[in-house]
Amino acid sequence: MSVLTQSKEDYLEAILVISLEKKWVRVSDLADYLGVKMSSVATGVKFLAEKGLVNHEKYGYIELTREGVRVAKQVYARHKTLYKFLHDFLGLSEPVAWRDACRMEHVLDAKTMKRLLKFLEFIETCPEGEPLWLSNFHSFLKTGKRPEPCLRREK
Amino acid sequence: MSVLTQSKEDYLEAILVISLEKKWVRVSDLADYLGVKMSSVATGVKFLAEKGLVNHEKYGYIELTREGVRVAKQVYARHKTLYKFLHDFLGLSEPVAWRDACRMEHVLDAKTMKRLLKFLEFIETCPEGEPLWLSNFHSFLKTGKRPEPCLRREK
DNA sequence: TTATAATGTTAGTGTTCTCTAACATTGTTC
DNA sequence: GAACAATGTTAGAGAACACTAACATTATAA
Repeated sequence: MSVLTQSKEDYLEAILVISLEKKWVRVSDLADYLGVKMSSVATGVKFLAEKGLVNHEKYGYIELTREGVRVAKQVYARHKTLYKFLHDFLGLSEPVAWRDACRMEHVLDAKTMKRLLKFLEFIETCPEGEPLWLSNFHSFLKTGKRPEPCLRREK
Repeated sequence: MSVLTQSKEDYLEAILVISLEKKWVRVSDLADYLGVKMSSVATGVKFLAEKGLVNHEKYGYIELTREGVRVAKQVYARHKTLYKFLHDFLGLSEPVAWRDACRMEHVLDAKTMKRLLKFLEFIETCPEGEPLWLSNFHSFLKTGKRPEPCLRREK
């Protein structure tokens, strides 16, 4: 199994994301989405095609192979998890959260990703909805003050 | 003000960290610490010397300039914050937390770093010590089960 | 003090990735 | 369908970074 560089993972993810709403993905779409020139995309896509991760006929549309879909979905899942953490939990703005998530998604250890998922799960499985401490944290972000005394473990 | 690449920031931080316990920093120390060859260090240090961030005479010791110290401390501070989040909060092992922190420290937006700091502050300023929800989270990581019902905001 | 080991430097190579510039194909419009 | 615009490709350059190999200096030990 080939280990992809950050750039190549970005290409795959971008193809997946674009294809979620456009059905046809072209070199220009990728260039726009990723903020690079078409020539860069052409080179990158050529590489991915050689690796069997995308299908691409000259001057035609770009399509993920079955294996390409698999990899792209992994990357995208990491991206979404990180985005959720940065945006929903830390309250960062959408563009900052999205960009930082994109940068983190390629470098974090699998263990770290799992822990972040666990944390989000911990928050979301609160039986009574949003936990009090989380409300307090978001309030703390806004006002700089703790709204109420926090509880601690009984000893 | 010159914007440094990730690699260059790593060199600066490493010089700072090593000098915290060795007083004299040499090319071989940096190579060991960073896991690269001495020739790579030589090239990097030369660059940093040209930028006025380190002093380095041929075959001699390496020293941060005043400006170099300033930058290195910034990087190191980010690293420690991220480490604290990954290790102390998420409970990741020391090596994984340290490495991921190193990778994150170069790519995160300043806003994201600030938020993470705020979050750690939120935890640490709990007047009664470790908050209950945090104990619960760490217990959740170990057992996979929520120890107690979580509280939510009164409506 | 001289041989050897350890350390450091320089030159040149390869990889990854982007870019510009020139050229090729496809689509659109009159 | 010819002219032009839009899109896509290829070639070549440059930045950043690490590496190997060869050479230079410094330290250590016989």
